[in-house]
Amino acid sequence: MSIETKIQEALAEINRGSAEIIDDKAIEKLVRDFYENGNNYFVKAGFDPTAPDLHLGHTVLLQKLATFQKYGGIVQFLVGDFTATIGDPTGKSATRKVLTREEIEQNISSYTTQAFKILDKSKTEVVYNNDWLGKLSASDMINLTSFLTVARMLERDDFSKRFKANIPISTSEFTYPLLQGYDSVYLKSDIEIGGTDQKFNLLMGRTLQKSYGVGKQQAVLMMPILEGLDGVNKMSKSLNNYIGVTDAPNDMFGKILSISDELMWRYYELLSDKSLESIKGLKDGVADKSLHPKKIKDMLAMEIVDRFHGNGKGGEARDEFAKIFAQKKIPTDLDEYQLEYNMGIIDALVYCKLVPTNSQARRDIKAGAVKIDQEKVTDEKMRLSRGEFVLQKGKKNFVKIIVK
RNA sequence: GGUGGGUUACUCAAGUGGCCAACGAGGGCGGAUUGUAAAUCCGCUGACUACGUCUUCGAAGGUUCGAAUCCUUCACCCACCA
Repeated sequence: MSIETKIQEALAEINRGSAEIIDDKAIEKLVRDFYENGNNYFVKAGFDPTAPDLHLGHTVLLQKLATFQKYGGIVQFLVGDFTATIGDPTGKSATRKVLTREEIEQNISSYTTQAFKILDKSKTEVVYNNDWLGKLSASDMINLTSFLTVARMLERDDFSKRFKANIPISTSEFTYPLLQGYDSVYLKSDIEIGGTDQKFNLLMGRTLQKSYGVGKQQAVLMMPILEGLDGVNKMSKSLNNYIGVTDAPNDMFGKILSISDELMWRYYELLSDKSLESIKGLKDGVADKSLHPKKIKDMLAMEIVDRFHGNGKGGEARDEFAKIFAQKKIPTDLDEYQLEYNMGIIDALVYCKLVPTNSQARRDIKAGAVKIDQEKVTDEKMRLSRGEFVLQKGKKNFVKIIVK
């Protein structure tokens, strides 16, 4: 294969799934330089160490970084610890808790362990922006702010919308894009990638690199925001519509299967390793009814479970799933709880964490959602007899109880 | 700093002295149906020692037999003016 073909292939892979690329010529140049002269380049991406758990939304970005690593990119895995220690003032989350140094350390280590399931560790530099931002003096800060006008700041969609809608904008929020841009100055990044919602901040890196005379301006690649399980909001932990990379295989499988058919294609595009052509083939198959959508969703779920839990785990999860839902059997691995003989059913439900409160337990019993060994419980005053049972709430929640 | 408006449950949003644990919508949970999809239909959605009791309507006091509703102070937010 000629170098030219390789370069074109690399560029196609880099481009895949991206929402927008600014200065694709620059990217081409970097990749070309890698293939022709073996020179590497820096790809920066920022991560917020406040939430220690990665979900699939984060992996969209990580996968893109991994792609760059294949084609000569050295990843600058930027940990935004400076921001985390002073707290993010964004709009309504103004009271967000400020993390201690230890908490941040802990989050970061759990974060990077997860990230290295996707990233090549040997081509990744983990950097902390507190190392340089923490040293900026007041005059450095003022110098930094002098490069941008308020009018420019208000160009940011988020800001202008809030400004028009009379939603408060704290002055300190203006400094965030500046600091993020300054990171690119300090790191001399060649490319920065982020979500589309980050566009303004990503571009700030270009602007400031020019202002500070870095000698280059980073290219910017934006990935679309992955929708969560509801298909509407972005995937996030706080909305509880996420699939965590550490979710158990069965949970992961189940969650993916519960997404809508429409969203499934989105996930294929952004998360699957399948080529674009084969995805198109699947789509056509569903359109002409030669393929059942459920089947396609199974495949996606298996692929993702395999990625995070190891080959073969996806298939196991599928079989387990079929057992539970198609054949209405009980799952194999259940949490076990030891209970006292004669305990009331309501207490048992709360104790096993199937419901948060007694009131909720009563409601669920009334609604016919509670079952013991597949047998519907109708009397909320019922007491447990001795033995081993499977206690169930709704379709998805099972525990094993051992009554002594 | 001045003037005016606002703060109700997960969110939006009714309620201006008793009929208020608080209308409605969204969300969530559960049931039927299904492919744990979509769509549709139905029920539930403060807590508890549960035909009763307790705690909620920004916070603290007060008036009243009785307050989310009236009064006082405080906090926060918004608009206009400076």
